[in-house]
Amino acid sequence: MIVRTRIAPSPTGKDVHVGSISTGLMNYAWAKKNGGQFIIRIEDTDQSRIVPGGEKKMLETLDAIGLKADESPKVGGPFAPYRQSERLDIYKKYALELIAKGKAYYCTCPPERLDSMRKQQQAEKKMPKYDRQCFHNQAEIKKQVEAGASHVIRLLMPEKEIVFHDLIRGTITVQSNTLDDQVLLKSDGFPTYHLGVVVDDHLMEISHIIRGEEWLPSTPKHIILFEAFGWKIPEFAHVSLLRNPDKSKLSKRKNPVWTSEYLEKGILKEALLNYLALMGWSHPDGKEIFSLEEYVKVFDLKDVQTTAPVFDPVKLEWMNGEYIRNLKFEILNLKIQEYIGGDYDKKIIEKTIPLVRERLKKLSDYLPLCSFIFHAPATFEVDMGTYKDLLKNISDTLSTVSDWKALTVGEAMGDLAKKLEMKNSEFFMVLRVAITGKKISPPLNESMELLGKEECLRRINNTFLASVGPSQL
RNA sequence: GGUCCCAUCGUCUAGUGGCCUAGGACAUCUGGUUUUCAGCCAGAGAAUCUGGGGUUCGAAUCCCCAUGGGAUCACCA
Repeated sequence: MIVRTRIAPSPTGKDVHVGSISTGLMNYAWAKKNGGQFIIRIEDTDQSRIVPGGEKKMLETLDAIGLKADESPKVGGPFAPYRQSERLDIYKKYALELIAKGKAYYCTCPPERLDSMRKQQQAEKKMPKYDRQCFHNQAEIKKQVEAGASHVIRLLMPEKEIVFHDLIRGTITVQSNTLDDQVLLKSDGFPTYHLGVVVDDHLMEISHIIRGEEWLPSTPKHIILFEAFGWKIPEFAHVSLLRNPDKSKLSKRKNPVWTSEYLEKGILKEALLNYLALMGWSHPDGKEIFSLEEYVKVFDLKDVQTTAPVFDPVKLEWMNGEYIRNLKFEILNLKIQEYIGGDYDKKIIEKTIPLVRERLKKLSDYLPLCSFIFHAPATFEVDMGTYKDLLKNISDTLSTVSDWKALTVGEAMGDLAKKLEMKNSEFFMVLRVAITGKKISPPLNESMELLGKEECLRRINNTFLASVGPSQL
């Protein structure tokens, strides 16, 4: 069997949800591990909810993160089109086929009737379910439809027990009488999700449907549909949903959910993927850091956990820090240049890398840490006014340093501190703030070497005048 | 409410009947390195394996019930 998997995002958000990346990753890995194909299909059948630009952004993000599709709206493929809105004829044809087979029927009930019926059923604490009024009048309804009445096509849910095997959750049994006569084709001619997935997954020869847990309750409907068409039923694997700390499903109110938000913060795609891989699955050797290639090799659906994991941004950042520290010098240099944009001297950026690479958890940490290199500080976290004499002393000593290197500067300053009988911690704190404006900074001596003698002296001398800022210490 | 799914340190997890007086990682705390922060190194605390019944010589692991959490019940996906 050729393994073909897919993700089927719908462009109802402005970008790909990290949860989709999580299941996408498993789909990708499963296909690649088995030498199969990974497909992206856009499910844009709800016209009212489409977010302009959403699809484009999604496809871009998927590309950026490295989940390369073998077939998609972008790259095409043997089963094109891969966008459901371009496949309307297909769904209609199959919906009609079901009618012909007596497994579906026309329904002309107006939304108002369905609404009030549902409300009443809910009030009676019964399961909301269509009452089949149109089914019982099918001959009459058919005439209305032929005369052009607005209508939908509903599945005639057979009475039976549905048993299926989920690759992650095992055997699941559902009684079909708890299921509604699902609408398959909407009055606007678009299919509902249920018709769309089943038809496309069959036509596109998807072998494994790996998707979020939220689809578990509707899987029996899909199975009924596959059976109604007489099609082979694919394998199912339902993955647990990512959660907020309060265990509700990951939502933008409580967490960034759009994938590009993480990328824009300077989370490396490798780190994001690695972290997501660890949600509901663990490496057989207990490894925490591993590449996509390795993941593909060792991933197995049967090892996926059923418990829903809480998404922990703190651990993600730790992992991102690990990735940053393990990056080759030139690569990190490039990534930082790319991240902060063209307004900064590349030569200088390059020199700052060794000073900051261990201090970065994400690329966005760079500028807050290093901006003092590019611009003299305007504010000081310690009141420089109280250290006038000391600063003068420092300035005088520094101007005698001829070979301006981190080592020599450090020695000169260490000697001065000793001579003044000051504790290193206090002495260097004053100097640090004078140079960087902050009490926390990259290594001082190295920073001073980078800045150069002239600039350092200028900054120290200037603090005599502009000694402002939140005074603490 | 009906249906379905789930349940090990704060969090991610290992664990598939004896190796578990439950292991690792993040986070937390302590100490070391030190001119700040970070990093690195060493160490600590942290789970009566949700509860109760079974099965078994033996259960975190199997079964049942309870409880808790979640998902889902649209002409949304």
